[in-house]
Amino acid sequence: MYSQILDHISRDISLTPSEKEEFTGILSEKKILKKELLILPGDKVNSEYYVVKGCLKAYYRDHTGEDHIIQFAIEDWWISDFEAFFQENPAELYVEAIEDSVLLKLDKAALELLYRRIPKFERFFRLKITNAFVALRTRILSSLQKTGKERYLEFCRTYPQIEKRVPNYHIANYLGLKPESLSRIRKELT
Amino acid sequence: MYSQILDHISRDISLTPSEKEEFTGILSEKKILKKELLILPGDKVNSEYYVVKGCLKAYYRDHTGEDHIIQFAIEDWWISDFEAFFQENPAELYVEAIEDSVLLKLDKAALELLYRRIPKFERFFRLKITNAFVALRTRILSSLQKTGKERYLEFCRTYPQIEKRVPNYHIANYLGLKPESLSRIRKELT
DNA sequence: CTACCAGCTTAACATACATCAAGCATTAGT
DNA sequence: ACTAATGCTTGATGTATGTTAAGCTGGTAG
Repeated sequence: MYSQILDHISRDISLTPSEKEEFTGILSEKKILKKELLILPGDKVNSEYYVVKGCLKAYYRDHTGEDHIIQFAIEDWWISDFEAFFQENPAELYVEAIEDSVLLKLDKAALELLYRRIPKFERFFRLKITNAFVALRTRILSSLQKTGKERYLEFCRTYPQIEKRVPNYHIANYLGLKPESLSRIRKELT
Repeated sequence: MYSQILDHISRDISLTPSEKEEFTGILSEKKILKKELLILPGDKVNSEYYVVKGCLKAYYRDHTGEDHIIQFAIEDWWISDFEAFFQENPAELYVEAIEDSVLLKLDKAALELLYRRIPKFERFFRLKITNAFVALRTRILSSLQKTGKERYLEFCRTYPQIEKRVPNYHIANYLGLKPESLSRIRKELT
């Protein structure tokens, strides 16, 4: 049941059996169906979620009512409204299942306690956020410097599993394009 | 000499006198003149820098030879090629002084040791990177969803000190615009 | 004082992408 | 099997921004 997430963590830090037990002790399973919302704006975000199985998106709805996908998450990824989670603000994002999904919920308060007891975990999550930070930096460069076509090709290279799995209009949205534009771009590429 | 950075850190974690001493013991002062480079691509990045006084930019030069500013830094900010610093890759960015500047250099190896001895510092830097992460997320949303005018206004609101201090063509570059376009935008606003 | 140069502006034209509107598959529900 | 919904494509037109080229201003070096 927990072997997947323990493997995932063991890629960055090594844990004794009792530390593993202590960690899995603060997790709880959460199932969510396609189109259901895990988080919506205004929520207090006490948890982040590890994806055991499935696919989700986190998106922001702007004042004109348009949605902007910030992040996808598939197996082995973490998802939440991290801004709200870290800074303890009300959520600004929706997090929604694109497929029926199985998640492990990790509670902030329990995580803070875990940091005190086993500082290695602070390290693990610092590494995770650091990687996320680097990925965001890359994405900013792309969005400022590259054309839609270049961004699409980069996306296909970086996240081939996601490109195969989610509808094109989601990818277009993530890339900051309209579906019609992505369609034309894809046409040029064939 | 170190009171500025100690105040800065004390906003997030509280330190005993001996912890302060231990921290300042691993810092070293670095002065850099306008137009000098602190980091350039290919460098091994062993340090991050706290800005005591001055103004710098971190930028990426793409394959076409165009520069893209990732980050400005003024007093009380941290700057480096964080991707290179965290992941121990060769630098991909230039970091250059826009004004004569005084920095405090913090060495990665010493910082790792400090983390072991005083885990509070791991907390401090996790908080810093988290804030940076949130700022990047906001910037991505802006770059994907907003017009140049909106991004410029947002920049002026968020970083008024920087807007006053650096040439417009730097700001245009940061916003992903050409100086001519920013000029048009500014004209419309008057 | 003069000449230069950095920083900013302006104008004419080009281009990538958005918008609007429609149509066409494929899949899923009844 | 029929219908509706979903996802994708296409065409005509509009708009924001890029490109190119030039000129203006204020400060600074000689």
